[in-house]
Amino acid sequence: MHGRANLTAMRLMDACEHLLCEAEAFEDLTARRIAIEAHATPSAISYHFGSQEELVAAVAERVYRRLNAERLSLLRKAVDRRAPDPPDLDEVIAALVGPSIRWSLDPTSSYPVLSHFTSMAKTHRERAPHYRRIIDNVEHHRAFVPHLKRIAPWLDEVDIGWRLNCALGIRSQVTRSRSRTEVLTNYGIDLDDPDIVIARMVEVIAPMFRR
Amino acid sequence: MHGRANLTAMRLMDACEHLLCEAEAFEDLTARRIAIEAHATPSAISYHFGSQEELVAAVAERVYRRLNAERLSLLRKAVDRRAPDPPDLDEVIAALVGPSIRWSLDPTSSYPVLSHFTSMAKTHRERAPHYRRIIDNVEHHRAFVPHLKRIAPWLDEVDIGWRLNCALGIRSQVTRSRSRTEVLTNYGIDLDDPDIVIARMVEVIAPMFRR
DNA sequence: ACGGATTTCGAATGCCGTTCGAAACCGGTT
DNA sequence: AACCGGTTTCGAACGGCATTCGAAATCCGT
Repeated sequence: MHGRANLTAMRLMDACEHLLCEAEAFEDLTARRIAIEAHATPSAISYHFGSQEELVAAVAERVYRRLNAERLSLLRKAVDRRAPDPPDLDEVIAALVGPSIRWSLDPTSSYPVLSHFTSMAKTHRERAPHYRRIIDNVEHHRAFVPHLKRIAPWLDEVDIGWRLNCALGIRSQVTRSRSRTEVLTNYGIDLDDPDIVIARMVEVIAPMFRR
Repeated sequence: MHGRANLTAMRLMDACEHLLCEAEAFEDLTARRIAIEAHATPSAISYHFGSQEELVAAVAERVYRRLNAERLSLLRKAVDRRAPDPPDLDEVIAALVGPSIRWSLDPTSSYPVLSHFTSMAKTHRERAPHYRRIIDNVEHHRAFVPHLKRIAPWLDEVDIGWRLNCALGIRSQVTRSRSRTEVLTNYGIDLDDPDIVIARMVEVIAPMFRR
């Protein structure tokens, strides 16, 4: 029944994830290549997932879940460390942007899946609101709001959401437009060291939440 | 001799720009459609530009030039208004991000060309460094550095470049991930009013350049 | 061992961008 | 006016792509 708990469906997802990480261009990902790597045929993709796009979406959602779990785990750690006092602002920001930064610098991570996917969502037809569901899923970001509100009680929730959104924009710029970042900073920052990059981001984001 | 000053070459660029603005998905742009709208044939694209990708790149470069001219014009205005004193920080930031914001909200502008192009550059093969040349062209951003340095002399050029880069990331997030911004801010900001959005961005970016 | 549902397969379809040789067109020279 | 080399346009291919679909094959409860 077109199940995706199937064995070959799993193999297709694994193959797709692997190819998306290896391939440096999205066009390198073809149904035939996925099928070969999964020891299946292209039609298996249509059968199990409906289309290649939906397969990619399923893979991206899986990777997203892992990343978000890491984010929320770091947030929880930051909160617990200071409870019942408000958590440390720098630590909360690091929990928000840290995993993305680390993943994007770790060649063994599946981060390329996410950057390929977000650009694919724009490339492909809007008839797939399936995509927006994944991309616009901000529940895990919402989890940061109450804690930031404790840190900066003079900001209302709109202010905090806005600053959260800006922080995510900075994150995207650094992870996705690396060469631009390099040139603008005159190669003066070691963008390969996640700790340095995260510290730089905290340095810029933290003031948004101070008076 | 494969000239792009040709009449039909111009018509191809215009058709491509128009289609890129209308089409909400990048895949809606096909060589055949461009050709029809330009009263030409698909092979004319290959003949005049080498490939469809290069045609899109040429169009994007043209649009970029217009946007950057507007940015630099606003910067000059901000500088002249206060000369010989340093320009107003808020005005400089508005010059940096304002045109993008206004264009992205103006349905008659060609801003969609740019968002389609940047995502296409990631989608397509890296064998086209032609793309990076356009995207990573940050000279016009560099023009902001000396003026920001006068405003915040305690920052070195790396600091300023980094903050500039962060500001651009915030800009991209707002123009390109609108629905995400909406949800995170609980629909509490009127994202259709460029003045409000720009003011919000200034509110967040300006503190980066204060002590 | 059977039989209905599920899964796999392979050929066929229609679109895509690009190539290529032939036709058309152009402006300057006889 | 006829010619001609260089430039541009065209239309018919080509290979590759995702997807569809009917027929095989496989699976599993009986």
